[in-house]
Amino acid sequence: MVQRITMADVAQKAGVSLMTVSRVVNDKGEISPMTRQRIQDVIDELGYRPSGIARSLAGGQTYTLGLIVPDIANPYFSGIAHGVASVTNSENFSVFLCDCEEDSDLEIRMLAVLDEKRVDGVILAAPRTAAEKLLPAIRQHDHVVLINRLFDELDPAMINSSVLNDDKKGGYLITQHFISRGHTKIGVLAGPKSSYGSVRRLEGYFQAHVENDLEIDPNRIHYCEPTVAGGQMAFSKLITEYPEISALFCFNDLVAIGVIQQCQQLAIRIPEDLAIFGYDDIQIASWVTPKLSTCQVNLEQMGSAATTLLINHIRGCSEDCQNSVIQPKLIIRESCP
Amino acid sequence: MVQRITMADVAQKAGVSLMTVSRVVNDKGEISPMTRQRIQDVIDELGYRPSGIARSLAGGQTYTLGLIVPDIANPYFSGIAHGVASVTNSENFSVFLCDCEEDSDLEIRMLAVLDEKRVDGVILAAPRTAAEKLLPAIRQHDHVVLINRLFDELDPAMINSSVLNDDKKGGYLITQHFISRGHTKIGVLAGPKSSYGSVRRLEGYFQAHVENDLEIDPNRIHYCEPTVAGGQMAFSKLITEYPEISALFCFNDLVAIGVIQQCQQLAIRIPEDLAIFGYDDIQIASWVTPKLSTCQVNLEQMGSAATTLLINHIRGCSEDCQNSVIQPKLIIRESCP
DNA sequence: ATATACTGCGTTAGCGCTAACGTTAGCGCT
DNA sequence: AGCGCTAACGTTAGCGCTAACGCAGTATAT
Repeated sequence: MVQRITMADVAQKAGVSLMTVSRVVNDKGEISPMTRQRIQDVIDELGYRPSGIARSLAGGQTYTLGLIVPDIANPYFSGIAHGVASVTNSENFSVFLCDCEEDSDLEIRMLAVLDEKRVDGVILAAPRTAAEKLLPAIRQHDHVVLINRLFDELDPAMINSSVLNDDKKGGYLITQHFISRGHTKIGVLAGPKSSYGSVRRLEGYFQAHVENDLEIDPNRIHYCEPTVAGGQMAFSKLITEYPEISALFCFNDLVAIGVIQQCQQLAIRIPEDLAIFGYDDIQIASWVTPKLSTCQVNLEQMGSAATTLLINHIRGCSEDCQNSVIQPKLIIRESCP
Repeated sequence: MVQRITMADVAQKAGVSLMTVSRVVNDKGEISPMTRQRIQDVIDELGYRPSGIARSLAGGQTYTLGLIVPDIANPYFSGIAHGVASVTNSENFSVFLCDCEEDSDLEIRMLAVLDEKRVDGVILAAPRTAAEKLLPAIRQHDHVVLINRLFDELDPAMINSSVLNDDKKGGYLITQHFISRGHTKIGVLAGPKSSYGSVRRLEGYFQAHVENDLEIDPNRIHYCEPTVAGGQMAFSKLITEYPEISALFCFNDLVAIGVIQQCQQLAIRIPEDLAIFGYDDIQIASWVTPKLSTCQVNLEQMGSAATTLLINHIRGCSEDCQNSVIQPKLIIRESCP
């Protein structure tokens, strides 16, 4: 800009007071149609655009949310981000994207940055940080919605809501499906140990074992990075130590894809030698060969649900501020028919 | 927050003036070590966090960028976004994510919103909007870097830089590779007609034909949505009308994956019946079967290069403000060895 | 005719911070 | 003593906007 047009410029040129211009800009309060038109003309002529910064300072609201994700290049989180955007676009909110590059310290720093930016609320997707470090940082904010992590149990007084996939049920359904197909030795690549989703899915895995009187061998459970490379590495180790497993429950689709890659190299047939389940149903799951059986997690829906919840929080509609649990659904494809 | 701590609160409690606190916070100007320590103690005790909003209003800089993408769920753009974040994280800039949901009008509106937010600069990734609508909207901003679109030819006076993949060369290399493998009837699924990259890749395609004295049949070129579904649909049409093609150049990897899906249904063998090339080398390209031959576009690098360029612009280092052309590189995999 | 209500607009006082300049004490120097 | 100089602060005036109240003028009720 050569020189920013201010509201005062518009007011002077239109021969009215500042506040009258403000009323036109915000469509608020009583103005005669004639005055409004005259001011609108001046605004258009001068190309005036109000300063969101000044507005935020004076009004105490920024109409801005923060979205914190471990890695935006991960299709899981870009799917969520897309869902967030669909709501913010129609509700006229803006979004700060904070990509923590899988660095837990960055999560904490991002919460501080967003506080400085005075965002109205924060969506925290699958934070990796331990509760005792995360909670104080969260408390700096008025409104926080968590995706795939729940803190109610730790601090019932918190007003934060969560959007969760029912991971326990997902883990249960997958394990039951394996068992119904005759599998009894079911390995697990369980993702990061600090992942809340991982813990919950294992709970479902255990429950299915107990209900079917199957023995649980903790050695069949390996933790890994939630990536293709992580899946490859962990699988190599697991299959060497426990070649007797006939089915494998993977933390997410990326891990499962890593396993598929590795199986191709090791000439392990899927699903004949090894049945595989992923988790999340990211788009890629239906593009790989064999097509991946998985547990559907509607990412966009999670993103949009979280955003709707958060904006309701901000607007003070506490009735609509429940935790939102999204039901998982098995998607049966070729890797485990 | 119950009640925000302001700089004045800190100043009062420490028994100094406002500006002295400001000097400590910004580490600027002369302060005695003793006073600094005393103020710092009060800041820590009160948990004071400066208001970025007020700072921006007074200082005229927001340390914030806007990133406009057609669709963040598209791995192409989430890859770029990740590259952007790697730079902004270390340079202490924040990023507004604007997902236009493939809607060209939203691109224009986002530019206006970012102007209201008074961002210091904008990264505009592969905008779909026509030049005559886009240029006026861009001009509202001081600093804009384009990814995969060039406006120099339209308006040489513009100070904006661009980060581009050398699409013409990419199209040329792929076509040459096809020709060297004996293909003469090479189909194209060219992506959206409004895409700058599409135009440039076709130029390379034509050049290779001319250099090899091959006839160009414009009917072999079909346009399509840059998605898996778009690839599926367009391929069905193309292969019906021109079953004689033995090689297919796809606008991007997603389109190519759509083609692979369709080939599986139609029992067309890859690469025996049809050799396929994608473009972009998104991660998925190496996970599908057959593994996809493609043209590498380092997305992260494009994102980080654009961001570095933009921040240099903002800081006024015009020497480093050249257009940046990233060289494409063929990745030969199974779909066209 | 007077009280009451509204419409339509102006005035004032900030929001929390910084740029720019002003002030003071203490020092060395002639 | 009187001068200039500097380190270490303080003061003032905004940045561009909105909330809250104020105050005419016209319309309606009693």
